[in-house]
Amino acid sequence: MVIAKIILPVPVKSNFDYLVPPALEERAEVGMRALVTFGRNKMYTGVIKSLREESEDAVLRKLKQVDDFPDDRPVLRPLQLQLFEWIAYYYFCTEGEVLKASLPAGLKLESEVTVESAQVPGWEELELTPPEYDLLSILRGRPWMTVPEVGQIWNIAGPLPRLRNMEARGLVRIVHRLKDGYKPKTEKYVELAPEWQDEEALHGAFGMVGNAPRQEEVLMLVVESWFKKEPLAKKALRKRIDGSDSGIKGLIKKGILLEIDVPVDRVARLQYRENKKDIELNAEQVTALEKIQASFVSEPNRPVLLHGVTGSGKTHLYIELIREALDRGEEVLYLLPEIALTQQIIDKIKSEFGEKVGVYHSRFNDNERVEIWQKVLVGDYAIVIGVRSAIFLPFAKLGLIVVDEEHDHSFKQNEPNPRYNARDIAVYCAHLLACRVLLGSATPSFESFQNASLKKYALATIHNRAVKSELPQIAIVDMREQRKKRLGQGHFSQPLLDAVRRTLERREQAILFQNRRGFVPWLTCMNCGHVPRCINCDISLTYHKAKGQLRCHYCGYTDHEFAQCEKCGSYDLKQQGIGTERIEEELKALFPEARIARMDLDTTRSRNGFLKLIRSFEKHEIDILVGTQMVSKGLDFENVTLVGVIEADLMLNFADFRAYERAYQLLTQVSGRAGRAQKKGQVLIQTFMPDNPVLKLLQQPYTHFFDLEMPNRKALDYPPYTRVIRLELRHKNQLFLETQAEGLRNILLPTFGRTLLGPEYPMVTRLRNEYRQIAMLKLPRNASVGKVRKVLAERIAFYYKHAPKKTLRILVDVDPM
DNA sequence: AGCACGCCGACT
DNA sequence: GTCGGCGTGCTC
Repeated sequence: MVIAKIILPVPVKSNFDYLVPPALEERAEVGMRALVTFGRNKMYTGVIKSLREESEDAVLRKLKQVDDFPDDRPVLRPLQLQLFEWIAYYYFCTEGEVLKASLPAGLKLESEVTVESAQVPGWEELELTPPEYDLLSILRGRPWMTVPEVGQIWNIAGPLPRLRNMEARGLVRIVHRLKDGYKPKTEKYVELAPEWQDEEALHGAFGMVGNAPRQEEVLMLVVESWFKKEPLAKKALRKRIDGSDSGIKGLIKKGILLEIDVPVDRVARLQYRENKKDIELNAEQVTALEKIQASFVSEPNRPVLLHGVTGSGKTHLYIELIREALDRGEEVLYLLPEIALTQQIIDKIKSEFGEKVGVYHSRFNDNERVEIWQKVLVGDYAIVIGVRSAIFLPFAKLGLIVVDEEHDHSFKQNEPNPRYNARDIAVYCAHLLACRVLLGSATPSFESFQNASLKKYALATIHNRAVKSELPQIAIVDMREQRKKRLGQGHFSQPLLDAVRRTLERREQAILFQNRRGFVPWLTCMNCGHVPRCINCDISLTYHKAKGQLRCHYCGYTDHEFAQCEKCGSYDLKQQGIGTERIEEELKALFPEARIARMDLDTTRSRNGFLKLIRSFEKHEIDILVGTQMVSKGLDFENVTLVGVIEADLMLNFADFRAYERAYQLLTQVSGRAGRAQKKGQVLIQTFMPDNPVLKLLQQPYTHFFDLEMPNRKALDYPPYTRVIRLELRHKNQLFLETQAEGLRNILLPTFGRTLLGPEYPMVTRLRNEYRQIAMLKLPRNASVGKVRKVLAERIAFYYKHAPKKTLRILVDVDPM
């Protein structure tokens, strides 16, 4: 008998064996999806990890059977399964969790438990509890409902036992139904029925039309397209007659026409734009390109870091390298931080490579993602531009991975497992898939730059901007002085006000950056000092004026705004801090004639919200764009000559060892938006701490900042000198959490000693009604991952074995960001 | 994850 | 007394 080892998309530690029924044996293949029941009756889509023969009866008896293979080919390639294994191992999670993160939902069919009425005649007369009566009444009006839905009507958490009771009495049936998965979108076409497809027969057809001029008209058009062998969409046909269906319907009724459903590509085919001009690389770019090429030739598996200042034309080099890969017949993956934010780069690559380009992105609906997955599988795309999850796509002959803005935090997945970093997986792919990996950034992560310094990566550098524009002039505005001299208005210093005014006068555009959304981050009652807080989290509620709401930015809890203090009833509520909404409002009052728009999470929720803003900014329908870090990435507009940073201190005061690195990256990034063409750019940074080293070094080469900050990392044993594993402990009972955290510390201490930090409370001690503490292991860079992993897993298991309860949640995050 | 089984408190 | 809550362990 053939046994399949199957990875299931659930967080269980091991994989499970299933029997492949003889009828399906022929089709079984590694990497194929398999529909199986797991647990009581629930169906899942797993993936075959391996196949083997087994004849031992004792083993076979224990196994369930595979229900079906829904596809006729694998959805994952063998090397990907190997990659999964490594990811699960490195990031401390299960292969099932990796599978879950990688497959688009449409490929993960699951069953759900539903109930339907058993249609017992005269059930109304039987002895029923009121809830049972209610349920059966509702089921008169609809064929079935899901168990959670029943739970809602009955207002209880687990209705299944009661439903089983009802089933036993013959009142209902419990049925497992597969949820709807991916459905290809179809369009209706009409064609001549086969028996009419010859000239003789057609005469007869026209005869049958009789005196129905509509039908005759339709038939003429259909015949015309049959002659030309062109498919005819029903929609197009309708348009060419009078827009009505009647003629078409009549012919279908008579059996002369057939209506058929034809799948259409949901992923719109990209038009090949003929505006590509041959890019002239300048001398510095050529040198960098040649260095990359040489490294790829001599050591193909060694990643290359391309460090080029903002506006240095890194994209042009990527395009060259992509072209070379395509010429070799290889596929290319281009990873971007957050696709919506870099539409311009997508446009550039699409205009270069046309319809060979696919875009894989979290804002796409799932059907579209399934379609891209399937196209990659059959090799329809030569290039895919995508966000972090695109690293899982099933490429056959991946030759090059470009990780653009490699320092960006959105490559790291933080919340559900696997907590992976797509950039680091890409680097691993260099070895596993023997593909070339290029990391690019204007402000490389310390990890990558260190790797380049240690020659683990090759390094190519571009020091100057590509176009003749200089890097923008950066000026630091001392807000202490502004306050003292009573200069400026609201949160705007005098220099920033003047600069905005001049920009408007010159009909140029400005970007103002404030890394906080909402109106104000908190309110304080000036009578009793009360601050409205989230009921689920230990954090103040942000006031959103436009929506009239107080909102928690951690859990999404909202409350209506109020004029009076909830505690003491005072009307004297002070608005504290600055959010983008407030900047927008002040700006509108100061420059009533200017066209001002805001770009943050709140204004770009909708699928196209972001794009619309960008397009209208591009067309200069907006003079000033106020935004969060969304405005810092990828925007490339010639007419932007002013960038203002409202409150730089926010980033500098962040309690994190990476705060300076992040602030430097963000400020460099946002400054880079100014003066990208011939016009000279200006950057104004408002701060109360003008002597901060980060601000002082912004104008200087990146290496100066790197050299200044690295000793601090070394002194405190932080990355890149160490590798961090973060343990987050969560429990809803604070006291229990504290005692268990102490207990866990004592268990870890003998093994990890001084490398262990904490556990201790982070800034936000309670999140979604759970208290949490964080511990960190700062391991030597050269420590064996395998060994650490093994020991840590063993220590955690030891903790659970002796813990009074097993309810403490321990979340492991490797290389947190 | 999702489910069943078993042990406890607070109610018709 | 039972209902349903939570904690624990198992799923090929």
